[in-house]
Amino acid sequence: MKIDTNNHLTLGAKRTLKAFRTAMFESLAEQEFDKITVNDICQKSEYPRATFYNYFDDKLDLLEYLWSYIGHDILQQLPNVAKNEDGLIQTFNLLLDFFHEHIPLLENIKHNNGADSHLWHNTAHYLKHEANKIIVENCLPSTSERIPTKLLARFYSDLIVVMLEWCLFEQPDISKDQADQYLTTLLHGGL
Amino acid sequence: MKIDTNNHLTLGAKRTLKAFRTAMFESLAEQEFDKITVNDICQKSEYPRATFYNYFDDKLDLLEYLWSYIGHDILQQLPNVAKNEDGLIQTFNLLLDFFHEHIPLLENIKHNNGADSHLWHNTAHYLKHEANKIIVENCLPSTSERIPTKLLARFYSDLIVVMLEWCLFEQPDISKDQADQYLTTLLHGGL
DNA sequence: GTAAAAGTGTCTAAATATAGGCTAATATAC
DNA sequence: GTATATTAGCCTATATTTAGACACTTTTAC
Repeated sequence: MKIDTNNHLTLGAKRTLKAFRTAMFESLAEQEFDKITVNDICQKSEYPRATFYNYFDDKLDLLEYLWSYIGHDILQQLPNVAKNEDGLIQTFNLLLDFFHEHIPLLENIKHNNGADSHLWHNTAHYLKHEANKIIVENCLPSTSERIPTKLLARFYSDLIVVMLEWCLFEQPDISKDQADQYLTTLLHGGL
Repeated sequence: MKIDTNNHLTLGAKRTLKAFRTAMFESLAEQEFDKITVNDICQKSEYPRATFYNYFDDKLDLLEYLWSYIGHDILQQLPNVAKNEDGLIQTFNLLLDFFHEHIPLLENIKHNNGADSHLWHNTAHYLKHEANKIIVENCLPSTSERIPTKLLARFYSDLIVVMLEWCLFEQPDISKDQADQYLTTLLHGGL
């Protein structure tokens, strides 16, 4: 990423980023990541290559930005009242819903080695990172004597991704209630 | 219109024009033209006002560009083989189909005085102009001893708009065949 | 009727996008 | 294998967009 999206962005920069995001997202539902070229992205987004390279180092850079953006965007929907265990379950549900709302994307990931693919590792990594931020902000006790809260947050965000992989790739016909129950059980030590 | 769309347009200019066209087109299906503001268009298209005024004098200017563009775009679909009377009927059908594919727009026009509204006059004027160009290029004998071909083209494009108004506003439940038959009859002097 | 709010159209320096050319690296074809 | 085409990054002068301010008009509210 050649710019800092935390700085103020002009309307034009926002439009440009949106166009590239959308183009990559749509492409991911159509063909595997390795087959997608920068030219494809530029054609779809109607921007010249020079503009692409004004913002991104390469298509992987765009992909990572996309997942960060999507993760942030999804988890922003988390209601402020969601605290502790409830917050974790809702975070997990938001992510699971997202993939169920984008079946072509999910099918494409599955079609390319699923949970073992580079694409999924990348996806999971950035979603986990965003989930971690949300958990730190919303779902943790401010202090704990038994364990560092940062470690707890890592444990939680990892757990969410484990459950996500399970529900998407291993047991795709699982019900929401069953999934939430598994998650709750694991949160309590898996007994 | 502050630029000449016949000149070469950069990718960026094409994107900008497309965004403003789309914003106006969508707005026309949502509210009456008089209520649409330049600010609305800019918000929808995600462009600042300054950019709007780089291209257009005002919202009417954009509206006129929109209809010219749409007219041209629709009538481009006319197959090359469409000549003479056949070409006229197909031109008419393309325009009629367009409105039937955009019911919310049509309803909005009807809701605001229909064929008597400024909006429709404007629409009809620019569509007629594009139809006229198509007719001159495709549907006329190259010369005629009985009448100037330009006059004939005017007569034809007027007739198409008359039929369009009839089918959209006066007899909206008319069948396509019946409409085409009326048009043919009028072409032969209305006997 | 008058005050506040919203809209219009213009302007400018700074930010950003653009065409297209360049080299090098990879595919694809035969 | 070698030729051909496609892609990746990078670069630069030029063109376009941008924020925000300005003066003015119109709409809305009460």
